[in-house]
Amino acid sequence: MVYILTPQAEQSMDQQDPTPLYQRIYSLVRQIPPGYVSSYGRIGQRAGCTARTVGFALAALPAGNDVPWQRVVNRQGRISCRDDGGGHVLQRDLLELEGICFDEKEGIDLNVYEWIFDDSPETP
DNA sequence: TTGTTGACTCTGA
DNA sequence: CTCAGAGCCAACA
Repeated sequence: MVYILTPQAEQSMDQQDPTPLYQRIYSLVRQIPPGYVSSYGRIGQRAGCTARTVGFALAALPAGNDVPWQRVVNRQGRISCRDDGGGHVLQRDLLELEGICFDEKEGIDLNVYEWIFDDSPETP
């Protein structure tokens, strides 16, 4: 089932980085303002991991977290279903409340709503 | 240590 | 546009 990863568990890990990977992912997701969305791959590129890792990190989010996980969608601008059952429906509802319009196919126009982080990795 | 799974992404048909 | 397969990284048994 859902593995709750508490900050304490992350501290127990033996990582050299001051900020755990999950912490960085959560921080990036928090940077997404209301009315905007981001994709797993975009966040993964920022956190230094792949999209699958981002999804795994969000899946480990505990209840009552400060991370707007609903603003994270796949590359196609669509919501992925999880074991939650009606989670994707709730996610769509929350996004609509933030002012995001869905297409008839329940798709989001990333060209309009995708949030772009400040610094870019390709800025030598 | 290996093998399996996952809220993904890309390419081809 | 939709479907299927392969690749990818991280965590768990």
